Amino acid sequence: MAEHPLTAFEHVLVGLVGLSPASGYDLKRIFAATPMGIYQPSSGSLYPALRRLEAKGLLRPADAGRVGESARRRRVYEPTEAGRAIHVAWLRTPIDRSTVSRDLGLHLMRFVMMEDTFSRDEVLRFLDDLRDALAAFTTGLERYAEASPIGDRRHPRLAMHHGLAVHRASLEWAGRAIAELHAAPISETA
Amino acid sequence: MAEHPLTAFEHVLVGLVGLSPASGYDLKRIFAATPMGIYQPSSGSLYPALRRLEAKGLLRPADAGRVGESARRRRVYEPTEAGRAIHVAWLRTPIDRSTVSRDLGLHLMRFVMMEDTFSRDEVLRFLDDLRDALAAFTTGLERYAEASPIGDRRHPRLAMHHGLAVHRASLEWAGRAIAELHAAPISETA
DNA sequence: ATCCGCATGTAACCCGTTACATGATTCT
DNA sequence: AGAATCATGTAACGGGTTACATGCGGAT
Repeated sequence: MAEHPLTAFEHVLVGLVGLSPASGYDLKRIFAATPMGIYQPSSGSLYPALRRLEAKGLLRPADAGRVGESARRRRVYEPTEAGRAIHVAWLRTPIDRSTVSRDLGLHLMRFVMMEDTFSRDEVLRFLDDLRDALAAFTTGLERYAEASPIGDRRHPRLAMHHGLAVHRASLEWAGRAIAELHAAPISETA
Repeated sequence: MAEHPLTAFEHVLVGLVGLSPASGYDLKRIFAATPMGIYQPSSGSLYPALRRLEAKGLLRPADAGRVGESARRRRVYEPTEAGRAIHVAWLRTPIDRSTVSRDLGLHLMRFVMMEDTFSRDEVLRFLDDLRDALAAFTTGLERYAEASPIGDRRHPRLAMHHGLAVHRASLEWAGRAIAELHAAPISETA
C-alpha cells in the first residue's frame, strides 16, 4: 500500500486538504498567497501528486461543496481516514538532529499544522525537541568554528557567523514559543 | 555550447575545483567536512556532473599533481578558461529579490568564493545588494504579518515570527559584514 | 591472503520543471 | 464575439537518490 513513503510535499498536501477540502487550483493559490513556503508548485507536480495520493487511498474527491457555487469542473479533495492517519503520524515523526537545519522550514510547517489536532503538551514536546536539536546544531557549529582553520580567511569566517546568527535566532524563537505556550490556557484538543 | 545553463550545484563544482584542483572524491570529502552546505552529494550525482562539465569544456583533467603521491587511479579536475569565465559570471549574477530567502545559502557560498578573485569594492557591492534584498524581504514579511488575518491563530503567527527573526538576523549580519569589510585594508585583488 | 578504505562509475526509478494542450466560465 | 481567467492535465526532458558494481592499494 505505502510502497514508497510519501515525499514531504505530499505530506504537506494531505495536511492542507485536511485543514479544509481543496482543489488543485485552491492549493496553488494557497501556496502563492503565503510568504512562507516560498515554494510554488507547478501544475506538472501538483496535479500528478494529488492523483498519486488518490491512487494510494489517502485522498478522495469530496462530493460536498456544491453550495450554489459555480458548477465548474473542479476536483475538490479531502483526506480519507488512512490519509488522516498518515498525516498525524508524519506530524509525530521525531526531529532528525542531523538534518534539522535543512528541514527547518518543514518542521515549522508541521508546527503550524499541529495547532488544531495536537494537545498543548504534545506541541510542547515537539518544540522542546526542536529547541534541543537547534541547540545541538549551534554548539556543533561553534565547536567547528573554533577548531577549524577557516578563521584565517575572512569570507568563510563571516559565512560561518551568518550560520551561527540565524540558528541562534531560531533557537531563541523556540524558547519564546515554548514560553508563550506555557503561559497559554490549557485547551486540550486531543 | 551552453545548451542549458548550469545548475547551482554545477556552478559550485566549477568554483571548488577553481580554488584548487580536486577529484570527485576530494569534493565529496570537502562537502562532508564543511557544516555549511549541509548538502551531501551522492556518487550518482557528483561523478556524472563532473563528466557533464568536462563534456561542456568547462573542466579538464589536471595532468599535474603527481608529486610522488600514490599513482592511484583518480581524475583530478581543474577549470578551463571557459570554466573560469562562467564561474566569475555566476559570481556576478545579481541577486533575485523574489528568491533571496530560498537562495540565501547559495549567495553565502558565492560570497565565500569571491574572496580571492574580487576586489573589495565589488564584494561590498554584492553585500549591499544582499542587504537591500533582505531588507525588502523582511519589510514584505512585516507588512504581510500586519495585514493578514493569521494573527488570530497562534501557530501561524509564531511561524511568521520565526521567519522574521531569522531574516532580521541575516540582515544584521549583512550590516556587520559590510562594516568589517569597510574597516579592512584595501587589498585590491582584481 | 584478506579485508578495509579509496575511487569511480552505472542503472533503475522517481519526481520536478517547462511548455504545451484543452475546455469551460466569466467579463467587457 | 472575443479575451482573460479558471481548472486540469500531459509529454519531454533533465537530474537526483538509491543501490549496486568494480578494481586497486595499503594494512594486519
